Amino acid sequence: MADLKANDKSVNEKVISPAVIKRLPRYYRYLGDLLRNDVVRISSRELSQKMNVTASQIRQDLNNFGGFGQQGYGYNVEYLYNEMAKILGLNKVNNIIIVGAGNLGQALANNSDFVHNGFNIIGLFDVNPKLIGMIVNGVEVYDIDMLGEFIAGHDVRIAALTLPGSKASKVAGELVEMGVKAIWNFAPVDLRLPDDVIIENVHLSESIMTLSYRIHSKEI
Amino acid sequence: MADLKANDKSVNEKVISPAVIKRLPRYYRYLGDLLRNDVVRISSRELSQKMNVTASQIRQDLNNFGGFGQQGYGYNVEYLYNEMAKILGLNKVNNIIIVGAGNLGQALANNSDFVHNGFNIIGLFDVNPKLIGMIVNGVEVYDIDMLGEFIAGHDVRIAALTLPGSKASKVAGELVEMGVKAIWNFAPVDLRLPDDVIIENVHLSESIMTLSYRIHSKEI
DNA sequence: TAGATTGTTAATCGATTAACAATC
DNA sequence: TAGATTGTTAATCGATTAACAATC
Repeated sequence: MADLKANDKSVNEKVISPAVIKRLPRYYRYLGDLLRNDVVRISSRELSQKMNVTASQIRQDLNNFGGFGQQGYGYNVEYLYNEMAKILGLNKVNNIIIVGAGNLGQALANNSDFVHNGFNIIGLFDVNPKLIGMIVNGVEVYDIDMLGEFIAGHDVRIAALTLPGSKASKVAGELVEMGVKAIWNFAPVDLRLPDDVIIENVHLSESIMTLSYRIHSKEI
Repeated sequence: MADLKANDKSVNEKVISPAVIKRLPRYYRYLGDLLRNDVVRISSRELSQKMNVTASQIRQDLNNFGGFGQQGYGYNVEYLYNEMAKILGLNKVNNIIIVGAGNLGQALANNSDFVHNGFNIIGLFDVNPKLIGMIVNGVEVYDIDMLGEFIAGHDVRIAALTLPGSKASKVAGELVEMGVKAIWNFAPVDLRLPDDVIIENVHLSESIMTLSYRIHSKEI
């Protein structure tokens, strides 16, 4: 009982709550907007008014990662923006492959926001012979049979899954076998993968149903 | 002080927490899967194991809307599925227009999941003359100048916004002027609209950044 | 009836907000 | 220095889980 209990994480690595993590990209977006508008410094109170959150929450959130501000001054926008980029891993190589080159996969490949934030889409994959060989926004569509070879030859840790739900689970398992560390899942299924695999879901059907609920519950 | 404090909502209309609302579509999806697999009844405990949540949470969530189960039996899958559809408003007409007929707009128009859940996409709109007149999955692309006329002539309460962030705020305001009640926003901006307008955001850049954070924070 | 499982209250846990001493 | 604003602790609020009486 004299021992401290064993930790998965190293001693100084604080666990950040999911609620905080989800807010980080929004801070980053607002800081980028401020920077482009040549705003040099901002207080938590000013930022809270722009973002429609409390100043307390902003200070609490940021202080999970360090003291980026200065009493009596506030936060330097450019400095905080760059620190946020580091926290979010945007200063690292972030190559992405897209598995499923249908409409949604192509839409992602064409989305300029990702590239602007340092994400590189380096390959699309599909089973459909009509799509294979196509170039989408400068990126080639490969035969899905080439996945293993491609991943072995490139630094790919993130795969976007934009294929039918019926195929998603099987392909996700294969991707993980091949070395993929994170799945950005657009298929309407819950993937069951090893605990160390990161899964980020974008469930469009669930999103529109939430909207539908809110419309119809108002009218009762 | 003898008076009850005034309520916005009518007396028997319970306010449901956002956390609960966000979980409803997932229950609906699991119930649909069970139904297609001919499962007749299910207990909160069994369902909790499938969904990887607590049985307590399921019972609490459902009891916000009524007592759908029976002691000693559990829940009838078909009945609960149909009740969930009503709660989510899927038994009502849900026409959607898509403003922005680029890759993402077309991907939404081609997504069969929405149609399966009773959402009807009845028009796409764009400024690009090359897209106007095109038919996407049986739906025509109209000139964005036709928006007002189209909305006046159809029962459209939901508009998906799939256009560049620079145009989203202006168009959203116009849509609301024209009578749209809910915006499904895919543009990377926070829309400022009257309080009674429902906004559901799908921020893809924020989603991929959250994933990036989780990959890189593991490695430190 | 006995067993199973709900509906619901109470307890716990986590996240947000408020407050203020520290400090630039 | 005086004023402003952070970083951080304490208080509050809300959401989740546990427990169990009600009941099929």
